[in-house]
Amino acid sequence: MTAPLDPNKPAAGQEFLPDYLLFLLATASAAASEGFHARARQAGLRVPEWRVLGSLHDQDGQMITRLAQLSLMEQSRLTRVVERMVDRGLVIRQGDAGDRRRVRVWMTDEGRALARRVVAEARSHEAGLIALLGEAEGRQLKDLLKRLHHLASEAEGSAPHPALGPAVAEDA
Amino acid sequence: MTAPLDPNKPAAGQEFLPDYLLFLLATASAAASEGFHARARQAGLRVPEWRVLGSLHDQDGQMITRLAQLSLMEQSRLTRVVERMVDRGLVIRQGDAGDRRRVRVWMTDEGRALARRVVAEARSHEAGLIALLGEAEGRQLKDLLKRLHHLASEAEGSAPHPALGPAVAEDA
DNA sequence: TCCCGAAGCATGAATTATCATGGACCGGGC
DNA sequence: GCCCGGTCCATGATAATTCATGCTTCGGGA
Repeated sequence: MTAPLDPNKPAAGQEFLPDYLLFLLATASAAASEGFHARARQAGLRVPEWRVLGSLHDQDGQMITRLAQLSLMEQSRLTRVVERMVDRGLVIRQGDAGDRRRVRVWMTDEGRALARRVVAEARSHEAGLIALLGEAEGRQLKDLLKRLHHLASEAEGSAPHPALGPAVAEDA
Repeated sequence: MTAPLDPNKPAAGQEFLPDYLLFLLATASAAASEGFHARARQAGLRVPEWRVLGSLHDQDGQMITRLAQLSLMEQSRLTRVVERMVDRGLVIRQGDAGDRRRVRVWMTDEGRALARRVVAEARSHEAGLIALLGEAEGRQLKDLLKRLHHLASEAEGSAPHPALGPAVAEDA
């Protein structure tokens, strides 16, 4: 049962999107994240806030700029996200003693507790996805994504994502 | 040369982000896309507009709702993006004769020319990435992303992305 | 034929994000 | 010690985005 010829479609095999890497990355990311983001919202966290907490979970007390890179958003946006999180009592801001231009963000006890809870959910959600995909394929996919990230970043000349690039001494 | 123990970091191996699938997907997607999105902007297209043109390139005359899915944005946003593209003379809107609730979006000659140009750039940019990654790895990555997308979508109960899911008869 | 639920879009109001800019501060050269 | 360029963060104005809702149209059942 062949579909009738559609003059508005390019010749078969000439379709672009269904095998376009950037499209596949974006859609896979969206589809895979959707379920977890819903869970995060139920925990009272919007995506940007979750990302901040996730970053602070790995390393507390980071400066605004770095936190913005880690959380995949711009500095000015992060400033405002942090502001809301301060109001909610999830984090506090504290000037860096050694360099007073810097502002460091620390989790409160409540923030830390929430972070732990949601990170646990994230791990379990991830485990579910990888179970579907297969253990070996999951590993493979992650490694390919890391490689792609590195290759693309250095091709651009832009620095690799701080959580993925080579360790950088933040202080002297 | 081991870094000094940092009390604000979780125990080694307990770090979360650097091996978290959703994070890797988001960062790889961002890093890989960055370069091309810059090119698209030089061609006068913002990301949402590029996505619309890319979708129409594969199939012209789509309805608003489907175009929104294809272009990874919400319907109300797409309506406004299309509006701007109409003003710029890239597309036209046209009510569907058979079902007057529907509005179909068609490229103008100018839009089609631009689409072809930018799709060609996208292909070339993709080729560059895959050259870095390796032909076989590129293929592998794409296949894994497709599988992940499908598995995640059906796990959520949400429909797979229309460009990736099984063909659907749009009209009777 | 008349309803009724649902699909398809558009739109207003409120929230958010972006971009450029400015103020504070640091470190090195002189 | 004093500049100067650069880093770090905040903020104001503008533009984009979302969310809920309303209007129109469709299709099927009573």
